[in-house]
Amino acid sequence: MTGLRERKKAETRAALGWAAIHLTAERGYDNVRVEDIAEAAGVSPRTFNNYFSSKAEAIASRHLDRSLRTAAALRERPADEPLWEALTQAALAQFTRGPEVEAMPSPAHAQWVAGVRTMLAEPALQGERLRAVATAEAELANAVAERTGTDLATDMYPRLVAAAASAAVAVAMAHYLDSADPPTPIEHLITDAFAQVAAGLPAPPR
Amino acid sequence: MTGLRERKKAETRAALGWAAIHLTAERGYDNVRVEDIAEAAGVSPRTFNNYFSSKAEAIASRHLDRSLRTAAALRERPADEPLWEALTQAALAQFTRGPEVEAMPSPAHAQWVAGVRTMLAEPALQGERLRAVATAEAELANAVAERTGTDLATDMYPRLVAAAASAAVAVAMAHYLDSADPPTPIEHLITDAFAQVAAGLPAPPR
DNA sequence: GCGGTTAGTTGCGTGGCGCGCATCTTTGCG
DNA sequence: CGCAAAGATGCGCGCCACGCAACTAACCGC
Repeated sequence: MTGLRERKKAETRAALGWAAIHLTAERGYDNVRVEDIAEAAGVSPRTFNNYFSSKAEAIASRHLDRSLRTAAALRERPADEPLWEALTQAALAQFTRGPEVEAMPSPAHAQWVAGVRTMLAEPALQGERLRAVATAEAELANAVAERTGTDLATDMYPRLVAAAASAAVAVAMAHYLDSADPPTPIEHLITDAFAQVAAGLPAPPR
Repeated sequence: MTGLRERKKAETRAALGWAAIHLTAERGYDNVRVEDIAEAAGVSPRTFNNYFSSKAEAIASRHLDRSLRTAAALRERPADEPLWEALTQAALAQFTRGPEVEAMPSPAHAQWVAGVRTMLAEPALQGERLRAVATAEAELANAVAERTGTDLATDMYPRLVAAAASAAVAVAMAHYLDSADPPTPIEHLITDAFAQVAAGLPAPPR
């Protein structure tokens, strides 16, 4: 059961995370003080650090939540589905756009994208983002171990699979961001990346 | 030609990096102030930030340097060697132990290993370490693109290969650190990891 | 060698951050 | 209703990253 207590906590966390991202994309990383984020979330500055141990962590928090969902998604896939097929689908499931962004008016949307781009370029954030990915990867490795009946402690296999899958997603995203317009649909890139990895990345593909 | 200027700079950088690691492994991350590191390297605290933009970055600097060498090593491999063979060898080449550590007396060595372990567990450092890996990965992708005649801008292939290789090394290291004694030799783990990745990580290996 | 040029070092000052601690408020539960 | 536990807040401290303005040392053409 979800007590009022738990729910409020989750809400505050979400509010802080969203405020952190929103303000950063808008003004740039170091024009945002922790104080601003706390205020935007309607909470005291001191409380901010009860939820996140740094500004960067707050900004990366949504990325973390999203990445973690991949592991959950994998567990939902039918057990008889081939592993790499299931992984691909689990990864794809994370790329449905959120409602806050979807509901944005078009001009604002363009600025938003630009803001996010500069945000991702911020060195101080990259580390935290990568940490989030690493955490999710560990969780994914667990899911893979369960699904394949391998043992995390003795086999490298589940970790390798999780790492390769993470890498495929990361590369697809990087490629998506790099190749400006017209953008290849991200779903296509992800499917392709997974296929290449599952094929063992044989020397020159063409 | 290497001017005195350049050499001194490199030396200072190395001294700072080494001091940072050494002190941290010895006393723990937050019992080391920037001031201490600077002093140990014989330089003013202010100068520290002319070389590194954070304590964490200084500590990760050697990891970065080492990781970057993988790309260089790949370029040295004979051009007719199969790609994955060359990658494996390039990765293996980075794991010859450094002289500072090799020359350590045995009891000190044990403490050193323990220190490094706790250091790697420090959240504040993981991000920076991952950033270093990411930087090296980009460089490796370049080398792969050159070797295979693919194009970074249009093909995901070189990035995927670089990412998969990085992942293989990372997993091998993680596995090595986890499985305490008796440790499987790291070379063996790396070779194995690369082989699995190059084989496309087919579902359950046994 | 010699003086100007440029790169690098240092001290100082500032704004911000992360967090321990003590206190007050709210929620959960019998 | 009343108590115990969880959380929010205010305060204060030590540290850190970095801009700025001297100062010093290597470099380079002559």
